[in-house]
Amino acid sequence: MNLSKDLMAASSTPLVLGIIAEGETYGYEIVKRVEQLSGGALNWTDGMLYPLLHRLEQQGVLESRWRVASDTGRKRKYYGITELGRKTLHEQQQQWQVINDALNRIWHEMTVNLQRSDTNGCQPA
Amino acid sequence: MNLSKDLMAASSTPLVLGIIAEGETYGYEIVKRVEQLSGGALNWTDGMLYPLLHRLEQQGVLESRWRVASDTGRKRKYYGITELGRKTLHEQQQQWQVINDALNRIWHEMTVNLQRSDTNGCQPA
DNA sequence: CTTGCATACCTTGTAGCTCTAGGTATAAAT
DNA sequence: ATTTATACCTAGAGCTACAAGGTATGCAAG
Repeated sequence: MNLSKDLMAASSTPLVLGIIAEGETYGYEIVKRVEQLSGGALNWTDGMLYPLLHRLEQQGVLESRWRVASDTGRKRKYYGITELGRKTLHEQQQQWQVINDALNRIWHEMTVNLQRSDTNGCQPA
Repeated sequence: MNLSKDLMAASSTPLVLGIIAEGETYGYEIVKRVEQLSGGALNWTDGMLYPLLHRLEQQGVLESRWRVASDTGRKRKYYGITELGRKTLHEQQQQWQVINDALNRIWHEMTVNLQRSDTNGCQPA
């Protein structure tokens, strides 16, 4: 699925923070984790992830360190979440909830109105 | 509540489309409707709404016409949703669903992990 | 009649974002 | 020696939010 740019922007930060909050991980794996979490619907490129990781580190919600992977022997840049990061994530969860509630409310009303006009073509006087 | 800019951008289009899909309305009222729908949490400025309405009209998902209000006698620019608009709204609903599912999944796992480490400080070997 | 207020619309400019399209480098497998 | 998967990075075009400004009208109070 090709997300709108706006939705991409809004969801990328909470998704990344949530994934890293589960435990230290690195860029390449995050891309695949997102694909898995979305059931294949979300296909991130690394070109959009790395600038995001750098920005989040700059903001102090993530911190990184280079480490040699024990399994492959390759160098990777592992990211962990900071205290500020957890606080930020919590705030974003709440914001998401507010929007989601509002959207569900309006979409529910749309459906109700549709059903009314389906089953009752004319309004009572 | 002060939404992040990104979430603002992502939610404004589906909210506006949803509101207008219920029936023709105009800018000033949309701002108040959003406040009502969000239980006061969302406070849009008209300065961000009007450019959005113009953009959506340009894209062909909305159409507008000036009309004199029967109640106040003032001129207002009423917006209605087009067929393309309904299609777009439907797509955005689906996209929103995908993101929401992924976020809930990761957030649920975070909670589960938290509870595990609360009630069971050491992992089984 | 004029002052103030709510209604109702619009634009400019800055700052910040995504995402495409490139790039480098290494380990393992063929 | 070549390919594939892994793993990281950046430049720049194009787009957007939003604050801060502006115009205009109907109505009520004094």
